[in-house]
Amino acid sequence: MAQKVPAYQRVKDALRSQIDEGILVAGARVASEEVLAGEFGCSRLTVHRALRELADEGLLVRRRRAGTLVAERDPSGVLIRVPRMRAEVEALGFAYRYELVQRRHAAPRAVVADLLRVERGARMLRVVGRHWAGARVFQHEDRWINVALAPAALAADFAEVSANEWLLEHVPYSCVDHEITARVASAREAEALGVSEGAALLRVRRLTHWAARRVTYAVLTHPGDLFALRSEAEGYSL
Amino acid sequence: MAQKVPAYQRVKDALRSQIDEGILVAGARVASEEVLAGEFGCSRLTVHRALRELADEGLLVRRRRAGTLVAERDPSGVLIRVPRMRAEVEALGFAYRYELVQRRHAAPRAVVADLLRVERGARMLRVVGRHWAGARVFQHEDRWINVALAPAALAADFAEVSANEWLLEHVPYSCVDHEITARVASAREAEALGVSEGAALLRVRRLTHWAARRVTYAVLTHPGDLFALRSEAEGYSL
DNA sequence: GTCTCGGATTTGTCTATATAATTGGCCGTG
DNA sequence: CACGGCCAATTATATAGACAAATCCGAGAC
Repeated sequence: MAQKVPAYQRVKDALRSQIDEGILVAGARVASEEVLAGEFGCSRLTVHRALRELADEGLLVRRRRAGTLVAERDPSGVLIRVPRMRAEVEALGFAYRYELVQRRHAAPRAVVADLLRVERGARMLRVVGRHWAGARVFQHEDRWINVALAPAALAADFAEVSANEWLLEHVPYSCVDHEITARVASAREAEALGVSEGAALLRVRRLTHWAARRVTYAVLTHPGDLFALRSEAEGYSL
Repeated sequence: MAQKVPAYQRVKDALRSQIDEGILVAGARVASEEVLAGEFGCSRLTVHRALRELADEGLLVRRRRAGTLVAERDPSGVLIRVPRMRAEVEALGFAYRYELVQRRHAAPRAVVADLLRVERGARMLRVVGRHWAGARVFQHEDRWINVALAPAALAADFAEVSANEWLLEHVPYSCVDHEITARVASAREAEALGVSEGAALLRVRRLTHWAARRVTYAVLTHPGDLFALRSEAEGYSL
């Protein structure tokens, strides 16, 4: 049974496919809202919504009086998805297991203290754990938690639930910064991840904020042969 | 001078900050559009727009009759930005330079032919180039172009403009898949990138579509000590 | 030519109103 | 209790009309 499609969606689809098919090329001018409303037999506001949403998606650029233009292909980048461990491991068909390696209340190194915006020497909570995919370590998680912002963490033992999951449940956050790099396993890292020294590692550094407050900083390390980050979404131009 | 803020934006800001501050927690019910319209002294459509946009951003979940709830922190992932080379290199303060290494019209290996959905043995265009940041190779780009979909590429020499940039200009696309992995440099890779054998490499595989058509497949390789992928956007939960 | 000003065009926001679609929950029946 | 049907709450979409804000462009001044 044919699903009813909203009018604004029909307008969006029509314009999007014209852009996709090259009928409307980058830089071309789109007809004004008023004209489109006539063509599609709907009100100006309906067309306005369609155009606004396409502009929000980055396909169009709109300026008063100048009209609506098809956006240039944006050179700034593409969006990639960073998965969560449990789901990722299970999607690959392995058994997921979390293992706590260390839980310590101590003062972090100066560089970490600065990242978390706490005084050097202040004691924070460090939680180190390993995420297993079957018989192999899938991710090594080394995390500092700012106990000033998450005092409840001192009462959690992190034996069953990873720090990552615990924080998701218990601490508000609004912003996460990531940095992804590749590196070669040192002897200690090789030991921790169960790979040979000199193997490739994919490392993600993650700093989680809540407004201006730095909640937690984590270094997440994966064996390079086991893990890949993938994009999933379609057609982002950002 | 105080900028005039639209009413729908004030509603969005108010709700967003209530969520950020924990006044509205995940799962909590937000007042109905009608009630909020009364509280904010605006029309229901204005509130509707605010709530709809917040729902599009993933902060709220809306269901008819059930009302509007604050979304659970979504465990599915985070968005990362993959930069473009020239801008990235220049942002780091290095001189950017592109160098063509190879340009060949030939049949790709079977695995690449399959990726591009062309017959095995069909001739495609292979363009290999290097992106330099000052005196170091920043990215090695090894690309196959589906000439059936981009015949104009056969006329381009790619000596000055990288295949990446040429394609952005000349070929429509609508969707890009990425896969990011870490690996250790083989002797040939070390040579190509000017790093020592065994160094860490960050490798991005990129497949670009246009509807069902596979336009181009590229393997982009970076020295792991020189390059990092970063997130920029704020507060995505996707 | 160049500069300034103002009108016209186009998008941005808002109100008021109406109708459709979805669905949680109540009620009644078996 | 289980199940189905109906009601009402709530969101989703749409229209018409109005005014605001930005800015392109041309007319006129100099």
